[in-house]
Amino acid sequence: MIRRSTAPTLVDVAREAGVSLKTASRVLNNSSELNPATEKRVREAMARLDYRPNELARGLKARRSAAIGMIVPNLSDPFTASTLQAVLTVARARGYAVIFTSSSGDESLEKAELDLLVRRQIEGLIVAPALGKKNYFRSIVGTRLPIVAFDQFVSDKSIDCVTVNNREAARTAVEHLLTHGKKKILAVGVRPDIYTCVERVAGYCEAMAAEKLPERVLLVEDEKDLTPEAIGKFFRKKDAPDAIFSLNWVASMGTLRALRDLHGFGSMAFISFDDFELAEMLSPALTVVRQPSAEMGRIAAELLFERLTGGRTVRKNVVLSTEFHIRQSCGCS
Amino acid sequence: MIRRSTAPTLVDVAREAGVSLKTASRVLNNSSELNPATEKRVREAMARLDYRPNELARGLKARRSAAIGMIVPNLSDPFTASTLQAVLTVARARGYAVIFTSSSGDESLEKAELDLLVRRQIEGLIVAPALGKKNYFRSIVGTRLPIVAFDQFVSDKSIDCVTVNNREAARTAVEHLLTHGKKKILAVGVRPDIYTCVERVAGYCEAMAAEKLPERVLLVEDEKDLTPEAIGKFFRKKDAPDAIFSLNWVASMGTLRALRDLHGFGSMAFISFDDFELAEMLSPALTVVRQPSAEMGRIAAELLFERLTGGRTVRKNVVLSTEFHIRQSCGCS
DNA sequence: ATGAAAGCGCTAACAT
DNA sequence: ATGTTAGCGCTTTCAT
Repeated sequence: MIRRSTAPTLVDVAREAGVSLKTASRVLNNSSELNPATEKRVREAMARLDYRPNELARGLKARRSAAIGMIVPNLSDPFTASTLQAVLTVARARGYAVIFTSSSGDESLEKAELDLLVRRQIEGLIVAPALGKKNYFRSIVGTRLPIVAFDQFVSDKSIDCVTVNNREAARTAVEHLLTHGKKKILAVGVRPDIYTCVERVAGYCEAMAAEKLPERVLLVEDEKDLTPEAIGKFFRKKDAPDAIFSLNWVASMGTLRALRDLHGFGSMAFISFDDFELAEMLSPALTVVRQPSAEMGRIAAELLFERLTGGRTVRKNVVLSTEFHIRQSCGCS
Repeated sequence: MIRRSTAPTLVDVAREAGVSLKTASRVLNNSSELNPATEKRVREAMARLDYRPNELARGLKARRSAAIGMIVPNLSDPFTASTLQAVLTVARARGYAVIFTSSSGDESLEKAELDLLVRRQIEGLIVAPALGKKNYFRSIVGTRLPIVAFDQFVSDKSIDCVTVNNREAARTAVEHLLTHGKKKILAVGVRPDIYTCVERVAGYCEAMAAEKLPERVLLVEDEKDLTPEAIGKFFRKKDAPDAIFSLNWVASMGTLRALRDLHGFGSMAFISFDDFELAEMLSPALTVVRQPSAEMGRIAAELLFERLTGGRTVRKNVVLSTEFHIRQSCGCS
């Protein structure tokens, strides 16, 4: 048997099976109008040649890349990893590949990645937007590409959204601190512009305002600005906070690290928006607002495929509920 | 202007610019032999039409998909996320997309994913193999596809490898526990068959054997088998362990959770293979073996591109060093 | 139920 | 420096 330098094509399969190209193609696409005997011959030929269809060629002709794109701002966040895993699972079940990229929260990078994904003929996009300010997706991808945004609500009526009840959950968490008699609650967040941060701050403010308490907010542009100095500044005043509400995982990590350096964790009430492995192992065990991250990923993917299969044209805006996990750091024994 | 139902092609660009298709193609590929004025006209036409090259078509003709595949067994592990991020960064710089999938540590899933990636004409593969037993990659992907394995060494001489000094690092960690006078050290691991687990257990055994101490090993097939009962069994014997060496992040999480339920953490020496956020926040702060995960991802990607650009044909086997981070849980104050 | 021919959007000889 | 022609591997009319 002659070793070909290039992989076998459908033409090779057809020749091997003694049928026409079209018939081989029909087998590949599981066409119904086929003589079972013919089909068997073709399948045997495929197996014999170890034939793999070239998805690029299929996609080119059929205008169907069988790929979706996914863009997230921050991969280190366990929330993101969980979401991605869920998306992969749904996509696999549908026979779709996921072209995955990270924007690092950088708008220009996000735009560049978006452009590349479009060139690669993705059929749909799942995105956790890098910025909350305004939405430029449609100007880059055109009007035809189905898009699902998660984590962040976008106002564009052509984009499905999967978010959680950020504001309400934040308010509930802060109210819980208030019931423990805390009055000087500091909210700590990263990237003040993004949707989730804005919403959670709003929830915090609502709770504080209801008790006519002054707001204390520390919002930094970048994770690395969440230094012990930045946090410590609040504690060197004589009117130091008696509780901290951190607005996401990144903020929690930074704040906890800073508190450790300041020897302040353990002596202060703390609630984290976002749960994570070992939150319960800290002393005291961390009280958290948990987002259903896998659920968000699954639903985002399913919304996308609803559109891809043409089943739906009206926008869906799914808002999931968080769970408030009371452990000890809020002040509960 | 008439709204076309389909996206503009290079033919449209050529017509708009009043040049031939080939000239437009030359502009797209930054060919050198071009009249600057012509090039300008073409670029303007591209901009006017908002033209995006179809990468599927380019790849079909040029036999160059500009995509690599990446398969990992476990996405929730922060080690993996860090590696993926590094790979994405390198790939982006080269203009390559990453088609990412997770095998969930399942060999048959891994095979299926591999097959799909080949059909999508990936030009290279980065993989953290699901199993250590034997290597079947070449039988699925053929001999031509460059492959880099990371985390796990594979013997196939055509596959580059990026690993760490697992055995030595494990031995060093256990020796450190021994210097603290610990003699009844329990090694805890998940998935006994995989390469890293085997190597780390070997390092543990070397250190114990050097002191003529008996080995105590708890290896479970699945993460969920790392229950408080499974761990507790060792502590209900009268000859209970005085230290624990957990063999990776997953094992650390499971073991720490179990110890908390048993009220055993804090009273026992502990070293984790794999560092993670907040390891230093536990009480006592966790002593760990840290893998250079981002570095591993970066190097894996670079090795792959070395082969893709044709620069290298001999196999490289890169073994990176871990860092032993002594905090408190090992027994050091 | 099967086949012949055209062409998806692009690149690559081989012109000129 | 630019154009003509063919064809990547597949699907899709339109025949038969």
